[in-house]
Amino acid sequence: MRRDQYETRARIIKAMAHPSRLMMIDALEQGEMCVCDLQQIVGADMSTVSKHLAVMKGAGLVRDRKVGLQVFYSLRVPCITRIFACVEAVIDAERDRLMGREPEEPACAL
Amino acid sequence: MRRDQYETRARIIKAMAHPSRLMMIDALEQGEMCVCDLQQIVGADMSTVSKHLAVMKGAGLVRDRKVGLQVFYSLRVPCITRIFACVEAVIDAERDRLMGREPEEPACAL
DNA sequence: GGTTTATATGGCTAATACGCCATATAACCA
DNA sequence: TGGTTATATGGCGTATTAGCCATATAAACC
Repeated sequence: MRRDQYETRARIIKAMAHPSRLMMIDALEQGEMCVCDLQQIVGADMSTVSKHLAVMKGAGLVRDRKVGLQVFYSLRVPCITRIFACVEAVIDAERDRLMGREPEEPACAL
Repeated sequence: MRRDQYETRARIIKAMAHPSRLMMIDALEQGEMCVCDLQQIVGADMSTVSKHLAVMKGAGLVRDRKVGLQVFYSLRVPCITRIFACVEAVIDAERDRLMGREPEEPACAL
C-alpha cells in the first residue's frame, strides 16, 4: 500500500480526533441536526462548532443541507460510528492492564 | 455520555491520526516487529519512529517487549485494524461524490 | 574495563490546530 | 428597504505536534 493512501486515511481519522467532533458524530447517528442543535450538545462557541463541522465536511464525514436559515448536517457514511466499538476495546484493554490483568488475547466487541 | 469519555476516545483516535502511525499499525497486524523493522517500513528517522511508538504506547494501542538490544512492538488490541474498513467506506463515498454519484444510503463494508 | 548496537530522550524550530472575538453572508420578515 | 436570525469566515494568540540533530541509556560483546 502506498504512502499517500495512508495520508488519505490519516486525514479522515484526524477529522474525528477531537472530543467535540466525536460528540457531534455520536449525536448525528440519530439523524440530521442543525448547527444550533449541535452547538447545544457540545456547548462551545458558535464559530468553533462551525469550524469543527467544516473540518468534518472537508474530510467527507458529513454532508450539509440548507433549509431556510438553518443548515442541517448528517453523517455521509453512518457506519463510521462502528469505529467507536474498536476504540472502546482499546479502552477496556487499557483498564484491564492498569488493574494488573493483562489478557494474552484481548476480547474484541466486533 | 460524559465529555471526558469523548476525550478518552479522542486521545486514542488522535494516536492513530498520522500516516506513519497508520503504516505501523497496518504492519503490526502481521505480528510483532522490532523498531528497526518499523523504521524500514515508514522510512523516517529512528528518533521519529521511536516517538511515534511512544505516542501509540501511551494511548494503549501497542505493547512493547524487550529482547536483548531490540524492542518488539505488537498491537495490544489487534482488532483495531477493523477501523480501516470504516475509513475506506468514507473514502469510497467521497470518490463517488466527486464523480457525481451521490448514493442515498452509502454502502458499508462492515 | 571499553566498544558497538538498538532504542529512547531532550532540545530546537516550523507547522498545524484550537478557541474566542469580531465581522461577513444569506435567508427570512416587516 | 431595513432588521433579525442562523451560520460562516478572518484574524489573532496560544497550545500542540512533527521532524531532525545530538546525546543518553542499556544490553551485548571484546
